Amino acid sequence: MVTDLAEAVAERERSGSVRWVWQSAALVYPRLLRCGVRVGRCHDVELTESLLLGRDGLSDQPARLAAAAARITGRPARSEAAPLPSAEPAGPPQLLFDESDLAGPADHLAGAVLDDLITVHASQQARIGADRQTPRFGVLTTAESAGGLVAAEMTAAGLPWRAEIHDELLTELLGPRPAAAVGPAARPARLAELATEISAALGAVRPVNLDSPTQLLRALSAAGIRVPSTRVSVLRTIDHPVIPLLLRYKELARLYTANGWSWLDTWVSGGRFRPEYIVGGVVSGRWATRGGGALQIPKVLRRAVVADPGWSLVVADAAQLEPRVLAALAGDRAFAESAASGDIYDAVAQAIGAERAKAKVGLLSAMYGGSGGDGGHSLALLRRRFPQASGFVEAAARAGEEGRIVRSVLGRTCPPPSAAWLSLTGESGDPGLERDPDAGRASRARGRFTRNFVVQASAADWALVLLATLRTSLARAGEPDGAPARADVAWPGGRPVPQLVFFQHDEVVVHCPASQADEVTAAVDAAAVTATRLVFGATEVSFPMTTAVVDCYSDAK
DNA sequence: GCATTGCGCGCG
DNA sequence: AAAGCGCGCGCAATGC
Repeated sequence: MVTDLAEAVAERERSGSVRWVWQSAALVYPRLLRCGVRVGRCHDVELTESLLLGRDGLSDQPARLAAAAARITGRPARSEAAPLPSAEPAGPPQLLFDESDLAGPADHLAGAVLDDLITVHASQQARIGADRQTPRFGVLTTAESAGGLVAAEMTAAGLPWRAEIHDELLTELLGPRPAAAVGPAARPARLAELATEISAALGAVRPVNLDSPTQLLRALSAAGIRVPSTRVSVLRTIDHPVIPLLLRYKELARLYTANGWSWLDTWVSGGRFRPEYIVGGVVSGRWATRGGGALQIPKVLRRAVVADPGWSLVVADAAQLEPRVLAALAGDRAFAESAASGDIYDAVAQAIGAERAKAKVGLLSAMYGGSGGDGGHSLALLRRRFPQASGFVEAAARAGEEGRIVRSVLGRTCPPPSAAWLSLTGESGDPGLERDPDAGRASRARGRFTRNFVVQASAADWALVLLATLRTSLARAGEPDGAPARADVAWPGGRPVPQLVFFQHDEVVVHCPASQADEVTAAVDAAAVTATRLVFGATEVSFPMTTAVVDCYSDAK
């Protein structure tokens, strides 16, 4: 038993290699980070349980520690109604332990949690390796646990965000910030002007509420513009003087409502934007975020993301990740050759004798299940030229249509069909035999989902392993060569650590002392090579990173 | 009055 | 012939 958890953890970290086994990083780690303590490695029981349940077709079961323990012991689940001591400032180490701590004394609650941890951890270790169909599953659980650490660390670090630049941008585009929080004066001047012009151009007698699709549709119709919806892609096809105004209004209104001043007030403080990341929040293993729509930050706002003085942003994204993943997955020699280096769309275009743009659309159609429109012809060419790669996604689509499950390369598993889906499709297992058109639609929709899942989820596997690898190498980054040291980003030794501050599916942003930018860039490239080996083993396919070292996020690419 | 659903759009 | 994948969030409309 210790009295200062954070100090005890820090001491243990200093003493050498340790892997903490804990209920979840989301529960435990933010508190440690607030105390300035980072850990190197962990086994995240709840993230792991979630992966195992999905793999074993039990994703309807809860992944919480107590529930997992109850499944193993057959005893009723310990109540977790009372919030675990994560809310306390610094309680005893009941939420985490490593093997050498097991003999120590513990109080009643700590003992119960500890028992559950021991039980579930042992079970998970056994289960991880027990399924021959998912041989790399251990890589996935390790990376997912590391992802939990990265997520908490990124929230703690925050994305550097200059509120005054954001404010200037809004003022420039929308006019001054409206004084009133509500009422007619609430709308910024530029939006009000546009609304007036639009109503006039439509010849409307009364002002139209442009934020109401129903009203707008009616007003358009009255002006002789008949469209199935008011979405931008539809309006763009219409030739009418009101359309450019309407498109501009939509663009600015979106900025105002989604990322305007109230967003700024709510989500940015102390020069940082701190979203909460949800590891594995998407079925494909992609992350989600809670609050602030962090994964949908509009590109114009990247101007407000600026490195601290003397620091840089290293912005790195995996070029053309998904088609490369397909190439590595499918074992198609010809396709892998096209993805071996350079621009994959160029190479594919050359291989099938089409323009690059057509080849790209065709390839995306193959992965998304679309007809391709213009890419339809390319799609046919792709099938002929790359039969194995096409066959791979087609097989995934067929599995989905027939109600079967598919998995990512590391074994992340898609959800089974819902009861509603099963009853609708009648479990016939043959989409060709459907009578009910809804059944056919549902079947094909699931086919598109599983077709995309194998690629998107495997890409998420790769990105997660990259992130985990990069995190470890950044923690070991060399001396900063006189860069301004900051206590809040130093390991206990006092050396500044480059910080991961953003992760968006196939892109990472590292905030580091400018002198370390080259080192970080090299670490990113090395992490991509390592991720490729860990996820795909030996493959001809390359996964190049496009990296920019910038002061401002908007200067990247 | 509060919760849910649908539309629309930002990101990948 | 028609359909393309995955999200989060804000607003308006609808349901209770």
